Amino acid sequence: MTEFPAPILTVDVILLALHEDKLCLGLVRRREPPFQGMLALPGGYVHVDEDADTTATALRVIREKTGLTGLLCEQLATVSGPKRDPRGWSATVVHYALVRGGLPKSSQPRPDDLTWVPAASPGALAFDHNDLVAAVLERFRSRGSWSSLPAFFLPEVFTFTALRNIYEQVLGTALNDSAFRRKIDELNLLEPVAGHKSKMSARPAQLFRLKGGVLRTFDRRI
Amino acid sequence: MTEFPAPILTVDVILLALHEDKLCLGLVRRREPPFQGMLALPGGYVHVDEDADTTATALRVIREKTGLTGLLCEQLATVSGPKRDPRGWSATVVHYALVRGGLPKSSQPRPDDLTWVPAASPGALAFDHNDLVAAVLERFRSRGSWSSLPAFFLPEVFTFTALRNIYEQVLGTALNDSAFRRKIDELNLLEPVAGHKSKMSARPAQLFRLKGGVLRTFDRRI
DNA sequence: TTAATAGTGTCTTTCAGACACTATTCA
DNA sequence: TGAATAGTGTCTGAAAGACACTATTAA
Repeated sequence: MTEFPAPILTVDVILLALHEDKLCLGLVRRREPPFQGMLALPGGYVHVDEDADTTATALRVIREKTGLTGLLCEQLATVSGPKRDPRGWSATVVHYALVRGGLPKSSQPRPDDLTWVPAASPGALAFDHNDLVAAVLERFRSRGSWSSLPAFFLPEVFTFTALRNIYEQVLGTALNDSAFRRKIDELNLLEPVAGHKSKMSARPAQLFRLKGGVLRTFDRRI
Repeated sequence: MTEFPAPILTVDVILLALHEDKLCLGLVRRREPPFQGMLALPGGYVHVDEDADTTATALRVIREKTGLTGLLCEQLATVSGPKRDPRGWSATVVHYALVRGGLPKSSQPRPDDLTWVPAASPGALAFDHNDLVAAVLERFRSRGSWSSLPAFFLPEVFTFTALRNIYEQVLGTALNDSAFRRKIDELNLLEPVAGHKSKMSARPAQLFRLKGGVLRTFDRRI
């Protein structure tokens, strides 16, 4: 078999969490060239002795940097080319990972490793990472219309209004409240949880959780 | 910088064409272990000195094996893991490529390299290639509802009925004729071409081409 | 009782599906 | 003119949006 020069393979992660009702992006500051000092997506090399696939690599990278576990993590795409990395032809498998229940209160193992910025306006990032973030937000808009993906930004138990809010965040549009309730109801997506949640001098709302707790794809649009 | 053992990176292509109104899959027979003698997706290594990215690799592989050019080619996903290839941890960037205008009449440069089988029932393939083919058909069903992708199986100029047929092939369902015309019309997707096409003792149909000739994504479902 | 948010009922509009109807060609 | 396919017009039903209405709590 002929041998070819091997391209470099890495994994990058677009880490997203809800913070004060805004989508935020977890970034690391680069300590070395190229793009030294700039913010970039967290990423790393595949460890061939421990990673079952590139998604496992992505989850390991996030766990090592933040201690966060239990994230919804999926592959976005693979970007590649001769110019992305000065060391040579490289390919990066890009994943996105959703933190459930908002940002932890600075009690995670190594909070200094990570900077959180608004996902909609992250500033200038290293490499082509701005394009990747834009691509994932676009993907979310399409995925959000047809799946329970946005619910994975919420804690395990949430109110109907919180669910509508996160769908609106992800889709970038306002949703009709009664139509949204109708559709979620028909999709049989939620189950009620005993107990109520009160917030700011108003009628407490019913709490729900995702039925089965898993990501589901719909036939009908939200 | 620490060095890690490098995973193997390859590119596989799911090559699809219309043949006698059926979706067909272009496969190669493996000459070496593993899976020697079985049919597999055409694929190869990245040539770091000539490929601009993995999609360029996919198109080069197809061009070398079949002489086909001008295909619509997009990335599907990257599959990876320690067990896929006996030589070690490997990652494969899977693309799909659509041949326009049906299968050429055995006049391509090296037809013997390729075997065409029905995409819906390709038989047992090497590696996890059956899963990949199933994934791409599933992707087409979703992509077909929201884009002009199915039209890229047709020649540059086609009739309305041919367009509906290929959408039905890709989506796997019958479509309402007048609703389909209504939607395509509203999407402003086609432009008429002067001239008519006759077929089997019946009224000739208007010929159309894709406006702009490019893949377009819709907001509304077909 | 008022403010504030949760949740429901229903009218209207929009749009997809069904299907009958007309149009154009060839034999 | 009859067979065959191309293409149109329009009725109907389902589902989305708008929005007024009721419900339940805290102050």
